[in-house]
Amino acid sequence: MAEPHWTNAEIAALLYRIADLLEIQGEIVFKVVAYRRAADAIEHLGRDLRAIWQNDPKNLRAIQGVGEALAEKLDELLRTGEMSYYEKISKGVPPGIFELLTIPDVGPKTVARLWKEVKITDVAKLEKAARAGKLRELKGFGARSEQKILAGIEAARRKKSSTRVLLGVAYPFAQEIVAALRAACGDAIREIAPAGSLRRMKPTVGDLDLLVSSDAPDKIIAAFVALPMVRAINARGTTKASVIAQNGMQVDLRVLEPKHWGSALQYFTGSKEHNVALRQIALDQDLSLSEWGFKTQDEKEIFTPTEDAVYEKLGLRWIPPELREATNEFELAHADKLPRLIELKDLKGDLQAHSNWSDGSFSIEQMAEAARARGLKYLAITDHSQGLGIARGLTPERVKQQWAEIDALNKKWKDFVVLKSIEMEIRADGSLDFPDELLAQFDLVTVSTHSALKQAREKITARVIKALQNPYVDIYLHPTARLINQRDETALDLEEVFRVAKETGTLLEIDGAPERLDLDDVRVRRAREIGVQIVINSDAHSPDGFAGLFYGVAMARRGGLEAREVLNTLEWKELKLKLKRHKRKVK
DNA sequence: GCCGTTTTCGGCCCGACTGTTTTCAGTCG
Repeated sequence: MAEPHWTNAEIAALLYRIADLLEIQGEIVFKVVAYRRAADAIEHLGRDLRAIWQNDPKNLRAIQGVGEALAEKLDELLRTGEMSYYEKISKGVPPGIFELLTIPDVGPKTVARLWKEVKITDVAKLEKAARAGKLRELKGFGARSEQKILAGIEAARRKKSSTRVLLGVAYPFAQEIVAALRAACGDAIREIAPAGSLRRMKPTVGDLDLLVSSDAPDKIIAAFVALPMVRAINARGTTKASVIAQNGMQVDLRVLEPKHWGSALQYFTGSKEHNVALRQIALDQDLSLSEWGFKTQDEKEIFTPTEDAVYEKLGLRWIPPELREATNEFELAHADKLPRLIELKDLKGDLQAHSNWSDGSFSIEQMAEAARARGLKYLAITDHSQGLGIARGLTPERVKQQWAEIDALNKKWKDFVVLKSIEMEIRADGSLDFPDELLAQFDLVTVSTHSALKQAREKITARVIKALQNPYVDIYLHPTARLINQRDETALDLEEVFRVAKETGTLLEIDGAPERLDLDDVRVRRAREIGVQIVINSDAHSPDGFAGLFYGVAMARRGGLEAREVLNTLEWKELKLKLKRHKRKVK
């Protein structure tokens, strides 16, 4: 029997757990941080750790944050499926301990004391003790600590049952709040911007962080808590406030003086890891950096009213928020080699959209007009094929009827073209819905999987590869098939798929539908390294759905892509020549 | 435990808040 397959996420989880254990056991913080750093690096590697290791175990050392000791432990894990160090340090540790750490204001020191001094080893026992007023018997604890812990337990429960909000929901909502606050405060607002993970365009957002610079903070705060979209006020101070909006999102507002704007915007945009690294760079130049600005060694303050100035002060180019995840952005900024990230306006066409011929709700003409109104030059109509019965998939007969409609429509515009395409289901055995003779007649063919998504790794990988090897298959859509907050990725071996995609000249998609965002930024990076060609599509099922292009571009930007690296920034005439079906004809 | 255009040893991000304390430890973002 093959050894269990440890995914990067699982390996990272193990390292995080070791870090928690070490912290509870009072190990020096630097060691704890080292484990967390390695865990984070592995989590965001973009390719299987196993594959790297299989190539040569020594390659583990090349991962940022993995040194001799960790490489050895990871090697053991990948060889045997177990890590004896973890077995050793977790021995005798009650499993409920880790959940205690998820309670706000309860950290490792507190957990260790609760466990050793009063044998509290899970949340239920802690709650009981707090309610009974037993915790105040501990040194350093009082009645208020008990209240705080009970509130924390509640908060942790709420958090567990809630999910992060899709970027596609949070982003327009942030725009709405910004507009409302501007309308209410007028000139009192000097600058306003959402910060945090929203500004970095992460696929999901927890809380919304809103930043305002103003000379009249009281006025801003008062207007903020009175906004119509506010359901409840959590906290309200002189320079910050926190509310729960009608849609359930928590919105935190901070108001600051204009002279702090640059450093504060930088700080609150994060990521945490990016900020830690940036502060280290500052220290190397004898500067201390915080949200308030810089301090020299003799405590002299240096203010940075723009974010640009923060980076410039450290000899770096301004780093776009989407790249601030502590991957390689500092190296690039230092060498003045930051990519000129792709922008929405660079896209000339959309290669995945649906009409009422399958599961869309609008006619081809309505979809085309909407795409044209957004400035696009071409749109591929990719209704589902018959294999996806639930989406009213097209039979070959209906495909022909659809083509007649498209031909008629295309007489309408001089500056726009609708492409005949299909989103063809890759069946469970890797066979396709249509014969090659039919596929050859489309302008382009896309494939994807919607069924049998639980197949084992080898099986689903072989299935997809078989489809990619078909000479008429041009694009592989939403490769991992994940639905954020709803459905996990398939077990697909993406590394292998990337390799085959490059070899066969099959394009891979960034599907910009907010619930998909697939490929995501980490995968985009890896695909790019391997040399796979990328397209960004909306997967629109309605005119509003073209917003997906914006979110797809966001993933591409997070993945560091420039316009020239995305094929649908080309005119259709040029793009056509890059499709494998055409290249083959040319040969 | 990691890492090195000042180091193979000695460093490793910063500030605010809280509750319990009389000067600070723990936690968080």
